[in-house]
Amino acid sequence: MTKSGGKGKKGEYQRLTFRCALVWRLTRHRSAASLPTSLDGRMALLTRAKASSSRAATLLIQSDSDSENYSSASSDFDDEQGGGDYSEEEEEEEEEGVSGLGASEVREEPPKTTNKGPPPINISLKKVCKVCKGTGHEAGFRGATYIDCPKKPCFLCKMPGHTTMFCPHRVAMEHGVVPAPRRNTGTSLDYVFQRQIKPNIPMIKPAFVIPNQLSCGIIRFHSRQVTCLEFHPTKSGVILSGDKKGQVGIWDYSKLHEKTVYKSIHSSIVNNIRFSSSNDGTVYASSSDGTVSCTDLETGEPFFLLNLLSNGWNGRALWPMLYGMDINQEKGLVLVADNFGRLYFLDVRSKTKAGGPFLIHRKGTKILGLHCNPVEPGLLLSCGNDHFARIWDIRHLEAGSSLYNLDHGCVVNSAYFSPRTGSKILTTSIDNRIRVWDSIFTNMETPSREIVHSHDFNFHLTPFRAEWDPKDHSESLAVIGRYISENYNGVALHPIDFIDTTSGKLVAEVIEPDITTISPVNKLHPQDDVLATGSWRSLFIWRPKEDAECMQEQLGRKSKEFIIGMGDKKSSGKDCIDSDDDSDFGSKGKKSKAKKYGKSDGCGKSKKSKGAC
DNA sequence: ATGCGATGGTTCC
DNA sequence: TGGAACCCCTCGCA
Repeated sequence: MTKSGGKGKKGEYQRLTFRCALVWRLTRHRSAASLPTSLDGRMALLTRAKASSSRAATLLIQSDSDSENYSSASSDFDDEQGGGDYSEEEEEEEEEGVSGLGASEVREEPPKTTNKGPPPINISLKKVCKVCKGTGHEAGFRGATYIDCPKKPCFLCKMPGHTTMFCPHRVAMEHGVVPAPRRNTGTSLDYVFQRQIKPNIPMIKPAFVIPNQLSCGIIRFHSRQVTCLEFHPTKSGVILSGDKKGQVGIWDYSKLHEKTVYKSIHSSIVNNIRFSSSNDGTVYASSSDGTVSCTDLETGEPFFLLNLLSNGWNGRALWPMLYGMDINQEKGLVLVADNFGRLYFLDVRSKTKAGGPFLIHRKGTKILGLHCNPVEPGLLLSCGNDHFARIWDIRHLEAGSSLYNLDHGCVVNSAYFSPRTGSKILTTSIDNRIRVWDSIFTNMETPSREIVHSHDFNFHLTPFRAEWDPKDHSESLAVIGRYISENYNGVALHPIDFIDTTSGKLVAEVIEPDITTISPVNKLHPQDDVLATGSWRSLFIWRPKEDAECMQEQLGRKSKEFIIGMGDKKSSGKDCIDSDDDSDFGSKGKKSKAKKYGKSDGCGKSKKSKGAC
């Protein structure tokens, strides 16, 4: 029952709590040789019901085999561990068995009487699965391992017949890829691709460089979840971050303690941050408050290029929010899209609206991502809630004039052209699939590959986005956080996955025993071997092991350093500096949870996970 | 220790 | 088409 409290409705929770309490009391009662003298109200009621006349309220208690484990050696989760073969019949049998065993001891038949008394109170002691509400099994964490509800489709690949634990696509080396039927179209576009584009892609794939060593972090920098990250284009070591509350943070991780938070630029979710190559002293941001800001990094003074709420608030249904944004450097345009399927052009120089709105997605649906092609500035890629990623020629924008419509059958969180040739496309959708199109010059009807990867939508989390590694010349490496947890020596951790999109192979899973939160926001530095991660309200910087060790020597610091920003929480006023002490860091996070996991799993403690046990 | 809240997409009516 | 109910691995604060 470790996780039962968080989600259910209040009434349901109380019911469950009540059941637990009763099970516990009954357990105590049975383990004792005789009836305790101090029974609580409910047990007293039961006793009264046993002995009493017809007037008393009747208590019906149904038990379950599982709650009998104090009297038999049965194991709670053996059935569920077996995967999807858990049938109705088995469950019924189990229940019958239970009533045979348990009812004689705890079930009270209603007294046979003709008097009309109060209606019987029926209390069930059966296990109730919080996922399917069925009885006889439970879903949830057992230690650091999550046990699925056997009656639901696989949480990972969404197919029925097995649980996540036995999913053939379970993220692991050599698993997780579903190659789409390969087409050999042989069109003239294929010829153009082979001739003009492919020579730019090296045939020999270089070894991937994975920044897998946690270098430094800033704990609780933001007051709400981090939603986006962007490296400063010229100042190495500076990263900007946006959060759900509208704050924009600037952090110089090379100096560790230099950080600034601008709190008054936006009043709602910062969805995208971008730099213009013409002026690296200002930064553009799109927000759910309906504005696009251009902010001076030194002063924090914003100028609003677009304000869709300038006419005031007209209710939630008409609230325009700006999501996808990108900058077309060549044309000097900021492209931004809203939650009604419309695209706007903003001129960087004149700082005014230069075009739009153009309806480019289904009316009334959110456009979540925009990306300009790095090679062909006229090409635009958009994606959104209407289940499509679409490719456009921005010179001919009309509804229905898209060059390609890539159907995903579900919400598409992000879509990116490949960073060097712009000829590949990588999309992330909420059906736990990463899709790759190898060439925009060939048949685009079906993706070249679908990679099954856990990144479910959860409204508490920033949507996951798979992003290309901008330094990978072969345009095959992508990074994305993982939603589903894995049991690492007794601690449930959510890795950051590096995936080779040409094979679907998991190249690396980056973890740190102290970071138990999910990391949906990840950004790879365009030049340096640095990975930045936004995990809940904190930021982390990862480097390859050698780099981290080198820095350690040069700066005389320990391998991991953290500072603590407190968001907008009331604090002592000064930031607490917490360098060189990861155990203390652990205590800020979910140390207690890690401890619990470690205990229940026997804790095969790793050399790193001292905080875990 | 534990309840609670923030809150988006989908499905059902 | 619109509104309401529902929802599986959150997270941290009160």
